Amino acid sequence: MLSKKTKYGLKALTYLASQKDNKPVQISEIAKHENISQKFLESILLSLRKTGFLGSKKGKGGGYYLIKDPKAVLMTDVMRILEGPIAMVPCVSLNFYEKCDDCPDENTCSVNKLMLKVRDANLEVYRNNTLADLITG
Amino acid sequence: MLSKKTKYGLKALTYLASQKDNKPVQISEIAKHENISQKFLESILLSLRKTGFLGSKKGKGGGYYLIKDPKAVLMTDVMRILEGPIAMVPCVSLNFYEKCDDCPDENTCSVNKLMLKVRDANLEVYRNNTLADLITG
DNA sequence: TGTTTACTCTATTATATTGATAGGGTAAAG
DNA sequence: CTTTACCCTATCAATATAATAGAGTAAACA
Repeated sequence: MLSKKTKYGLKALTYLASQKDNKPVQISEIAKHENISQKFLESILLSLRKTGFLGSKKGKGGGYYLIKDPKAVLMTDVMRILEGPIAMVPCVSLNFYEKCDDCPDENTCSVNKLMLKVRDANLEVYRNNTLADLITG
Repeated sequence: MLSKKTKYGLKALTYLASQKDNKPVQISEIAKHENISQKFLESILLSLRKTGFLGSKKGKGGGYYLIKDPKAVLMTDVMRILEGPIAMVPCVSLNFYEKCDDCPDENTCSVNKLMLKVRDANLEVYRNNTLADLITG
């Protein structure tokens, strides 16, 4: 299940990407337009700023704005920040690898075998989609 | 994240599928061999029985056994029983469709757009893998 | 310089789900 | 009729998610 955090984050990014200019947009405007709890959105945008996707400006006329060209924002990166690992089990994760504590041998593990294929399929999608591709119309 | 339930369920199914004959196997044997809490596994196997994947036999010499040929057990079906919907949002789910309460229009929703592609990629994997494909060696 | 605006950060809370455990019940074998 | 092993319900701790509250701080602008 996709978390609300990721859902809201994607919507906010898309909203910013679909602006005509790249002027700062207030949190309140995004929250209202996308039906998101403003306070919750605040923390999401903050984490997107800290990870280099967004810039922010304080004071009057302030808000959040995209740092990069939407075409240069890969879904792999966005998903890893918002949702966490793309893999469904840590033992097939590229960026968050961890051995499963209960599994004696990954090479003979059926779950590992299946989830490796799932990971690759998902990576294929996320690698081939950028923020620009999410904009509709 | 893949739930332990699904993980254990897949391991148990694979264990049964890799038996030489199709004689009943005791829960305790599966649990021990796969490092699974026996009681937890009980409930998982029970749900797999109720959904037509497994048969069971009580009393001495009893246990669980596969109903179908492993080649005929599609991962789509197994995953839906164990893990639930394959889609990450209900609005792109084939078998568990539901409208998102916060989203006014699916056609212009960026999350919908992306998750549709993700769903298709995952379905492709699950449709092309059977229980027989999970057996290693 | 001072007031307003709007982002920043920490803390708290409600809710749901997951994973595990306990214990008694029941059908079947032998 | 006793043993075996599945069947079923209930409970509980731990964790993660989602939302909310409130005080703090930097910048704009008059």
